[in-house]
Amino acid sequence: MRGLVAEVAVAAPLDKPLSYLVEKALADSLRIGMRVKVPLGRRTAIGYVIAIRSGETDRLKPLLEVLGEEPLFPSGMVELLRRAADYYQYPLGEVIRTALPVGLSTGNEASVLMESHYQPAPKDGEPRGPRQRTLLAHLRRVSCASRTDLLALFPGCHASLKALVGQGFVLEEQRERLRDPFADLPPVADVRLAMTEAQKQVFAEVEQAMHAGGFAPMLLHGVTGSGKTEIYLRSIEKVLQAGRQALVLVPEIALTPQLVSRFRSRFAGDRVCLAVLHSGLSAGERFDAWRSVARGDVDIVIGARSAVFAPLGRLGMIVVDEEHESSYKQGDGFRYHARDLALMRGQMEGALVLLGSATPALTTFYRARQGKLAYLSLPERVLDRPLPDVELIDLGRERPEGILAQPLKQALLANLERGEQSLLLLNRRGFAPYLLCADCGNALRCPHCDITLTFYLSQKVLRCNYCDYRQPPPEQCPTCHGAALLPEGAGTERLEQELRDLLPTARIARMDRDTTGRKGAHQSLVTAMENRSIDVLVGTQMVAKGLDFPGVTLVGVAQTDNLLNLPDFRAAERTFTLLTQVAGRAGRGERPGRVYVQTYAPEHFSLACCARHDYLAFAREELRLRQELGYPPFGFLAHCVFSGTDRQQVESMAESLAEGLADAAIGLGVEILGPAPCPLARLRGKNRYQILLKAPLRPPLRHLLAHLARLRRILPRAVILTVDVDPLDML
DNA sequence: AGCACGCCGACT
DNA sequence: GTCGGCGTGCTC
Repeated sequence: MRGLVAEVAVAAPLDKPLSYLVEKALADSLRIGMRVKVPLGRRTAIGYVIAIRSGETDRLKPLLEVLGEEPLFPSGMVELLRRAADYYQYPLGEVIRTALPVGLSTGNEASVLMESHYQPAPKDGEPRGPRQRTLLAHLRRVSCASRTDLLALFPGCHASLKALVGQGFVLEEQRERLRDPFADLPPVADVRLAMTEAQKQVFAEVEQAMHAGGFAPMLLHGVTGSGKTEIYLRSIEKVLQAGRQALVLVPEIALTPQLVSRFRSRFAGDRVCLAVLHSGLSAGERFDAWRSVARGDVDIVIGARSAVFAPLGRLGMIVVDEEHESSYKQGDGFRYHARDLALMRGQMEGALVLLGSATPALTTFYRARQGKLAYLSLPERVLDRPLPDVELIDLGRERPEGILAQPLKQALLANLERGEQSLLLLNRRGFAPYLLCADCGNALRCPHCDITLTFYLSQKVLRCNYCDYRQPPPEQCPTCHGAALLPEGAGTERLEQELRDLLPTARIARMDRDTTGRKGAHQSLVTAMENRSIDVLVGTQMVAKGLDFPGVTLVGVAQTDNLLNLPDFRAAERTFTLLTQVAGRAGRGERPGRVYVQTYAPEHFSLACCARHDYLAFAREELRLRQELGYPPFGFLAHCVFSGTDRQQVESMAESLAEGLADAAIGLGVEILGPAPCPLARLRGKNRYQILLKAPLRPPLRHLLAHLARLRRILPRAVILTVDVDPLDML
């Protein structure tokens, strides 16, 4: 028998899509991109329709149910999803499940929350009550407000509000409530600054590529404060004029409120609908936003990593802002890199792909140098603002008593006196990274992981930064029962304390995961910095990311060596990037900035190059080292981690698979390194072994990974293997 | 991933 | 004699 057949990628670790019979009743409504329920063995599973064809149906089971009325992604995206699954050696059904908004897996349409909104009615006169008058005056001023907002502004205003509605002064309307942390942001006035010569030139190249049409990958390498955002905005205008759509990827949307505001103020109007996809949305809201994109109601999508799969049907341009950011790489499950998929997608849809960064990933820079990406450069800041002076402080020579050395202390004092703002980076949370026994020298360690426990003074607790294990600080050393347990090393809490001693009159705030946990806490710190109600902001990496505080003229980096000395081939690159980014926070306003970097390795090239603002010199040296070792971009890596409770079992399974790989690798030119214990050999109670595959070319590596997928079947359930293609770190 | 089938140790 | 351990294999 022949009939209609649907190819379904089932959300299960299957290596192939399965075929199902489409019965008459479903034939009309079924389209590619829909979610369906299918029988699988003796249970049912969720899957995604990736093709519909006619063919032999004899041995096929029928598709059970079509979920939802409309496709979740356009059929044009199937190819992208397929290639992504192939590239990362991950089951297609799982890839699609990851690509779609969360909360879909179990089933139902999202619930829509309704909320009352109030508008002043076209009725003259004034109500009697004074509270009603105030309320009405407010509503006339803002023209519309939600019940929640009104209650926040005028506590206990229910009665007055009801009265106003009853008298016909105010109209009440039920609307869908779309909770959106950015809706409340003070709208940034859309200042359309004249472009600098360099900006004009770059923009002209973008326009030219746009006219030429087709896939055009470009790297926009622009120093911090050089006006990359303006290039994005103008390019997107052009794309929209040409009747196509734009996708903007940002590293972490919660950390880039300023960029979102600028897009809002330029585009969000009646003409252009802009959707923001981010983790702050509830499952339902995210689904709603997704659905309106899928229906074609939206022309610009801004979102984090997963937005690379946004179901836009007429994509003309993808912007990847801060393309070097590691948050573009998904850390578990389907470990894709959104920037790389953006390039893949741009190629398939004939779109422009603009990768922007002040510190491009070395792999990206190398591609540009090879001519695979157009290289656009903005070497200077806008408005003739200079890049800050960067001074390296040699800690080996200065030997500070606390965390801060004399030159940085003096600079902080002087900056406070001038009434200018300072930013301090210390890449460690808590008070101290170790609690050390003064007698036996042992540090307290996590019982589940291979690391020391971080001491948090504010909460009087020892905590594992990996598995979140907590315990109160013990009275005595668990090893030798000595009584002197001393906090060793520096974290942001300790730095904050030292600053309060140094600058007793200053308004000091701390920004790290511990102070920004609550919703809106990050934003209120940003606002406080913008209002200049903070003099010194201390924080972890977070303070280096994408923020624009014109009042900051001094940036200090408390230590660099912990980052530089990580056992990772990217340590130098990460150090250079972080320091350059944080240095870029200084002097963005009218007053020039200065930067002090404390280090034990002032001669290290990544620091020396950062101090000279010399990305090219850094890249040259780092590329030379990478080439020697065959690391990216001169080789391609896949990182395989075996983990399980029984250390011996994990080790022996890793060994068997390594042997199997070695047999298959004969003549392929793929190096198999290991198995060896992971640098973090124990994590969350699991023992971990790794194998690193390294190849000068991609195809043999992919071939070997396909073989690994087959070998995987010999693993017992107790040993879990995760494969990371193009790993960013290998801890 | 589930969920079966299947072949070896301690229990009523 | 069975209940159940988790190794192995399949799912249109």
